[in-house]
Amino acid sequence: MKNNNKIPPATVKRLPLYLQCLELIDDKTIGISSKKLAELAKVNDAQVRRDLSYLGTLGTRGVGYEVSTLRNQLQLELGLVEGWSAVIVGVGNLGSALAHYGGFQERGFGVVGLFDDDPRKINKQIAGLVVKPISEMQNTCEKYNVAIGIIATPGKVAQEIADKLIECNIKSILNFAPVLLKNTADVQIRSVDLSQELQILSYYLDRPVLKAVE
Amino acid sequence: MKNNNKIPPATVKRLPLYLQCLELIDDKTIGISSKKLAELAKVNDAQVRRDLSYLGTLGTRGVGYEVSTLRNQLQLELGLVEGWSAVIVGVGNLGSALAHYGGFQERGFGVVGLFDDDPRKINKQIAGLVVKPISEMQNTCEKYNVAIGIIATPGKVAQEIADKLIECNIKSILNFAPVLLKNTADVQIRSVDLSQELQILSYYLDRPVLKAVE
DNA sequence: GAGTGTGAAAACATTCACAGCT
DNA sequence: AGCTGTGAATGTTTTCACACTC
Repeated sequence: MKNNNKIPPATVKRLPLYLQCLELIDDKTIGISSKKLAELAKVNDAQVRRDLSYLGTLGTRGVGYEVSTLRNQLQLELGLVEGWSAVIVGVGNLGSALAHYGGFQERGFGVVGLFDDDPRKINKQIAGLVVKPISEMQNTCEKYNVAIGIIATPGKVAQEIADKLIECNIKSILNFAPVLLKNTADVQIRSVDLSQELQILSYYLDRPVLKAVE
Repeated sequence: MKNNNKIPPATVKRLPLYLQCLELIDDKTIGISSKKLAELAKVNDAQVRRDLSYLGTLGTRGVGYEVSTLRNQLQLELGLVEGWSAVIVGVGNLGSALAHYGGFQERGFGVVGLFDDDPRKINKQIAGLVVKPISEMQNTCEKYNVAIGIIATPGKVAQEIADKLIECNIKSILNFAPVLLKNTADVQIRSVDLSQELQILSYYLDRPVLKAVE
């Protein structure tokens, strides 16, 4: 065992995956082996054991892992137990999709505010929340001690929104706008660019072999 | 020079990023150095040079890279010149967001079909396309020789849709449903799970100084 | 002088293979 | 016998540092 609390980034990326796999498992299943979990997550079984070993000594030799322990430990390590609050800025189609996305609430993220500056959207109700103007964001963030800001605006205003979120004392930003945000020292920024994902896929599409430039 | 046409995955993931950076650049700027590009993309400058060197010898020593050459070469390498066709399955909020997303058409991906089995959505017009029942997918895919299928359905039906897409002879799938799709040998699958992204962020919430993943 | 292209080193990540526990 | 936890081996990615070109 090693628990010196420093989990490699590559492992952190897989922890939510393991958690997802465990959630699929029949509730009466009590134990699981690294081999079985690896199969569900589509990774190598040594990988699973190594990854889990960073969380402490969770398994029992000769037996396997207890599903509930594993689940708890993963949630704990990922900070899903604290129950972070989030706000979504921009309630176009993507923002609405995110607001409706049940997965968030289930996994410990409470969406406590939706913001947009389009007058046609303000006061609309979406997924049980009322859309408010961005000027009210600061208020909400203070009131609920919001840790996460989700940006689903057009690219043009994304940086401006990011700056405002940082002023609101937010700790992390999940950005869906197709721009690179300036990153400040103490705010974690993660970007998901839908069109970049497609471009990566595109590379792997077979196509007539490119001529080598000798 | 080396052009043996085998680009490491880590590099492929950064190519769309470089392309995005170049698109931001003033049209009259004719040359760019690895240092400048690295700054825009927020990576190390040696990384930029190494990555670009996989595409061939594109720069000029002592001078830098020509923006237009670089852009062309990146587009070529990523297969964005061929103009792949895509279909979107599931036109809830997320599917609509994707259909409206201008970035796709701009970058060589033509969305040629929207499909859904909800009778309330069929025949609706979204982003200039009419939503059709999934039974018509095969037709459209054949007609336009569609290479990419985008899944934006609820998780429950995602696997079923994936199977149908594969039957339609599609070559790649971009999956937004929060499930792990069975992967077949000859179809590339890329998944984006919105709630997993949040969970990764969450891990870094506690610990202010850790480096972001990816 | 400025800036690329690339060997070589360093850092990081995955996988093998097996000792050791149940 | 079965399965974990982990050294050691292997593979991949990043970074350094410098010869080389303009």
